[in-house]
Amino acid sequence: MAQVLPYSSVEFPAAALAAQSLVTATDSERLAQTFKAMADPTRVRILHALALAELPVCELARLVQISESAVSHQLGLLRALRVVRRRKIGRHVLYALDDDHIRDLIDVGLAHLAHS
Amino acid sequence: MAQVLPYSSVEFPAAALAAQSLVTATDSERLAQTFKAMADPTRVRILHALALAELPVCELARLVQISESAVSHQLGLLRALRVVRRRKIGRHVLYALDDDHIRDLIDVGLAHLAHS
DNA sequence: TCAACACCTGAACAACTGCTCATATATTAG
DNA sequence: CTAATATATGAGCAGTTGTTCAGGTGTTGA
Repeated sequence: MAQVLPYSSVEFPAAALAAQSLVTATDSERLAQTFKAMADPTRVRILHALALAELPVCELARLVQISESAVSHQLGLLRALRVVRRRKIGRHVLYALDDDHIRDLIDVGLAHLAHS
Repeated sequence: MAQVLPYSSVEFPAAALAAQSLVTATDSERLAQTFKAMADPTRVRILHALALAELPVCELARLVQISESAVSHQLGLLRALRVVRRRKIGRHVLYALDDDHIRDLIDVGLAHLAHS
């Protein structure tokens, strides 16, 4: 599905090579979706907090300094993306990372922030 | 700037610990911005192509199957984020990755897509 | 010289985002 | 039981995004 049509360029042969190994449409969609989960400061903070500990909505709201409603909406989104999971404990709902990729991406991102 | 106010939770001591090492507001902004560069399928494809070779706008447009104008707009955005750099050769403008973090993040992302 | 090519850019527009507010349910402390 | 707490969710809204379209500049091949 990546490149059904043969691709060639007289001037830029590198383009033909790139065409061979370019990500498929499906993979670019999936990659973009994963990155989108972290493409917002609020979600970065939520996800980073969850990378440190399993936490209920109210604590996340206090940590990230945002309304519980806003946090709940973001968590709903992240849950739809299968990035976080939840379990109910009494009147709390504890959220945790459900995707180790996220933890890795945050780590890589933070590592780079450190020396740049 | 991360947590100016002391933070504590009786019920969830883990939250207090998380507060200690939670990303600062500035870092979460910067992280989100980096991820935002890859939070769109078109940009993923552009960046992945540029991770393989330095390419002009017209070739990128053919590779990702999108209008030259759209590519140019996206490249302008990526350049503003200092993710790509450009150099002019004749009537072509060659773009290349200007941020190794991006290459790494794509690699991590692709690696995870592979086994999931 | 000049038409074709390569690229850029602003306007416009629909689609999407991230928040607040109001309101709902469920659980528990008193 | 009742009030307070914890969470969820839909509507609404301002701001952002990604594209197309129309036009612009600069370069080059014939």
